[in-house]
Amino acid sequence: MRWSQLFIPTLREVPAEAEVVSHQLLLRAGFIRQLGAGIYSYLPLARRTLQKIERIIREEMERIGAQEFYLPALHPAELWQETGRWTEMGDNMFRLKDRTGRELCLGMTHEEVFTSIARNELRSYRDLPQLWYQIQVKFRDEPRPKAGLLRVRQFTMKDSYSFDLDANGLEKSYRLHEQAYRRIFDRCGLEYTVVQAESGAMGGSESEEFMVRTDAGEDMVVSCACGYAANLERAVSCLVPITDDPAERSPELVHTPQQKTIQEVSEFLKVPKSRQIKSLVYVVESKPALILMRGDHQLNESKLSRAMETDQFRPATPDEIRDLFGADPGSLGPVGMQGKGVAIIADLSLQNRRNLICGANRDHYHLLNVTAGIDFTAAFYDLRRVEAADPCSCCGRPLDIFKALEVGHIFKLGYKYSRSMKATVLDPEGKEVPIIMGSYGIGLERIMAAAVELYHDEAGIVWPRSIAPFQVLITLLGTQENQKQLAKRIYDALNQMGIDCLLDDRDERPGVKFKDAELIGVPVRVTIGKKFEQGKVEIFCRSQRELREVDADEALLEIIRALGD
RNA sequence: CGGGGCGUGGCGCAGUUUGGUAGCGCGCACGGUUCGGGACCGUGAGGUCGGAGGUUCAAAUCCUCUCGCCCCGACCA
Repeated sequence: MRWSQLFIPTLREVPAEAEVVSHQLLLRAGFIRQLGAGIYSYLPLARRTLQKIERIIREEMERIGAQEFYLPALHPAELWQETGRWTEMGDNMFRLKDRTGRELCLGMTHEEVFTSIARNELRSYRDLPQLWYQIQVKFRDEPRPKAGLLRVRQFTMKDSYSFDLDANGLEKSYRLHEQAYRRIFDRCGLEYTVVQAESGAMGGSESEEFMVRTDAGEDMVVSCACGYAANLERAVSCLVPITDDPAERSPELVHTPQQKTIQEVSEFLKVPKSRQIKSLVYVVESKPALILMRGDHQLNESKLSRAMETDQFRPATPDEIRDLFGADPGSLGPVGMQGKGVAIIADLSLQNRRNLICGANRDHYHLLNVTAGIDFTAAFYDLRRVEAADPCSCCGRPLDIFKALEVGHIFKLGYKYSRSMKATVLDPEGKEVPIIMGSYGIGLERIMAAAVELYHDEAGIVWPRSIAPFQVLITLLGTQENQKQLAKRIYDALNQMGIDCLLDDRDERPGVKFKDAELIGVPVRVTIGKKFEQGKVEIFCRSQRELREVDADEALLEIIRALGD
């Protein structure tokens, strides 16, 4: 393509609203424009990059035998009511009514629609397995869209769904997807980590996320050199053992005036935080619960959710706490709370601990010598948030925690949708059994944005070759006829070889062409200019920022070689 | 939803405290000189200052309401 005929509105300055690098560069390089909060238009360069991503995805999905569909984005409410997600999705779902008042929504994901096809058409175990996918627009009314393309309200997703007879089949479909995803992200040039994840509102058991490490991301990933990696929401770690005073003592009231926080009590009583009990009060499905953590630990609410088997909970208000405990936060504890209608649950780190310190449920007082299992009882769960440098539960080495962006997610759904929507087949014995399902998603624009986050410099974007909008840019500086002819020859030859090539034939000064070239990030640039008089052209590799002078006759060969580097 | 910030030509901003009828840089158009790292000179176009209402002789500026966008938090398949 000729630059003079392409719409590439580059910007010299960074638009004020762009904070993260990928947003700034994609705007400046003329890939995207914003239409509203979390709503973006994709201009020709972005289309080219996204189409390359799509193509890679299609090839890899076909490779595992998946079949492409194209389903509606507009869904009748009844479908979502069947699975309960019409309510469950809450305000995150865009809802609308048609002219007759019928309720509809814009699809956030397509389990319901794909399952509705499956239940109507799949009759026999002989029809299984099926791997179905599509590349579709999704709508989510995010409470807070942000960071350019990283969190938006309309985006493109490759979503696929597997339908199997049994758990073994699901395992197979799931692993096929894992492999396909690895190949997709490898081919897109991304560095990523596969982490154990929560399945959240998708339902289901096993789930892994494909994460790209970047500070622009919103997730926290815990990882270890041994290969262990998990989303912070479900990460586990070991604890350095603590030896308590073994003596058998009874709780002892101690005056702790104005000492409320763990820190204050620790200093006041000269006792380490790890020997205190942190008491948190939550309201879980409208019933009060006392949650006990070690003094120096943080509660992980995802783990609480799993332990309580509900996501309906919130911290109690100060008034509620006073009514229940007769004291304010800062002086709370489990002793004497048995049988008062307050559920007591505790983190595993408190199990078998002796002679600890907790609030006395009386303002300005704490209790010494509180022993788990004797002075209070509790249901124990893993509720602790992993901290950086905790020992890895697999190998004991210190864990690393970093921010990351989720670009893909695979789930074993199990029977959640097939049961609620009655998608069944007859098994070999002629018995009707529900289909077991998996679902798998990749965010296309996120791949594009993640690549920019990962690969850029002060001058602009440095695209991985596989998803660059063009692979080669011919920067024509000279105005002489023979230079133009050379440019044209190279351009035609590359096109004939199927190499995407952009010819900068604009009537612009060299400086402008060079700056724009680096901004849009094309991997290989050929400059035809003043060196041409000595029969030379220049080849510039964007990633290494390396300039090579080569004979004009060899230009084509050298370009191909540069692409291979 | 809570907290904070910002809306002034296409982009980046000043002007708002102290009301007096809108300015700078970039970009854009035309002419000329330039032409290897975002050129220079000259001329010019382009803004009901997010919107509505109010105060005032007079509002970008003060007051009320409202809309939009960004950031932090809450939330997040």
